[in-house]
Amino acid sequence: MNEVICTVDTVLLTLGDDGLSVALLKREREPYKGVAALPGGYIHVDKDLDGYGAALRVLKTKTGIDVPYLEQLAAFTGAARDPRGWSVSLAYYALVPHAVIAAAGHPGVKLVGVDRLHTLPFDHGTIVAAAVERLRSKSQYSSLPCFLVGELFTLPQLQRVYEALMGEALNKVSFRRKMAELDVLEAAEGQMDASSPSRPAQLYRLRPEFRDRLGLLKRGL
Amino acid sequence: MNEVICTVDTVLLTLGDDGLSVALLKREREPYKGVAALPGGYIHVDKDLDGYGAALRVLKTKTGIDVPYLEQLAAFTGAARDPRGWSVSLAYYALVPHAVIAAAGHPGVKLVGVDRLHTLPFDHGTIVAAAVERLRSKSQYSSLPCFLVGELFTLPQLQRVYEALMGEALNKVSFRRKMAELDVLEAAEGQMDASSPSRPAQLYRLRPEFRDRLGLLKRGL
DNA sequence: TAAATAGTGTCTCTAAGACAGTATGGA
DNA sequence: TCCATACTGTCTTAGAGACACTATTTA
Repeated sequence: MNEVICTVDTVLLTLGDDGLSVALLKREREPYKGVAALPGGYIHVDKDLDGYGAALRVLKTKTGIDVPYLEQLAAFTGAARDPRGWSVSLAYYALVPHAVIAAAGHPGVKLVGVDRLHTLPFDHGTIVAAAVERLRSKSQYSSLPCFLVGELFTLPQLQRVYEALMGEALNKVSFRRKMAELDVLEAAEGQMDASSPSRPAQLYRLRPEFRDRLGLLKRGL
Repeated sequence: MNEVICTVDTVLLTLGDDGLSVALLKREREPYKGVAALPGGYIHVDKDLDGYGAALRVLKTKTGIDVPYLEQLAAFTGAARDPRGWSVSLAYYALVPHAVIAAAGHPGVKLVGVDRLHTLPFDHGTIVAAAVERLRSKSQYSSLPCFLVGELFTLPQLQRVYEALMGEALNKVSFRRKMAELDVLEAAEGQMDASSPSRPAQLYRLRPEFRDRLGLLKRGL
């Protein structure tokens, strides 16, 4: 009566050379062995406290990364999505700076621009599309994109991240007003970005109470 | 390795005398036999096409209602939420006019105001809270609350529904401007609400292309 | 001092709310 | 004719974008 296959799939997003990109791994087992797909795996009822913990474990095991932001996306369910039978995929999406993926240096991880994706196995294409839509939607009114940059960043850098996500140029004055009123950033006193051949920009960081809050809040939910 | 209990729980919301209310049923089986809880049940892999279909079936079977709006809320998961073991609850929420529940006349269904809820079994309290938050959040920028009124309604009636959901008075001119620009309503030509002792109000209905669209769109997702 | 980009002051324009007026039914 | 409520025209006010100006570094 209850022969349901229960798995976790993760959409690890970052901002690379091809714009917003997703991490794919070649599948080690059937079905679709050898095909690039989302990092995923079975729930381990003995090890995982809940779906959130399972997603953290899958990401850590398969990509070597402790993600700073992880949120449940949705459950993808049904008889048709997996040839093995009626299945539930608990889908989570994570945001991470590009440098963190490079630093982890996991061999099999391949980054593909979300606009360059070809067909993926199962309904992974649908899952990625839903994650991208969610991220873009939340980016309009939140500080989510901060998790795509490193710990220290300038406002012009952050604005370019928002613009890459939204796919349109943003007004500089409005962007800075919005950031000021969100009130989630703090200036790194005395630290400037001197890497440019022009006026250095003030460096900022996420205020500590927001650095993990967003991800942790979702655990209960 | 994969002993996961997989169920569906539904949050059926309506606008009753106590404001926004949720439908509860006394549980017929252990655990928590006889305790009021959300309508739910196991996935039937032989009958249900997917989680959405399972939620529709549960609502039809246990409350007698074909809901006009149903959307996935989230998956609630973990080792601790159900005494039977590691479980996944696919949670869906539905909106329905009060009259439809009365017409269905299912004996066991009890409506409780969401602000009057006492503790519920499992994590059903958390699930209801998440559904209410989602509905309130979506009500700010969408026509979702239209599914809480009957087929024909006046703008003043609809405004009172929005106000009951948001818990605050709304500006009449702004409300009507917003509805006009959402462009999801159509006037029922020549039909007025004559039940008041003052000037009758124009009756409106959801435009046909929106009557089911919202619910259906979510099937793929 | 010129070039380049960071950062800010201010004007304009759009959209939301306030208010008051007109419209239309019943008593 | 009066009352109650539906509906609408318009003024005011708050927020978003445009623009231009100042600031600070390297070459």
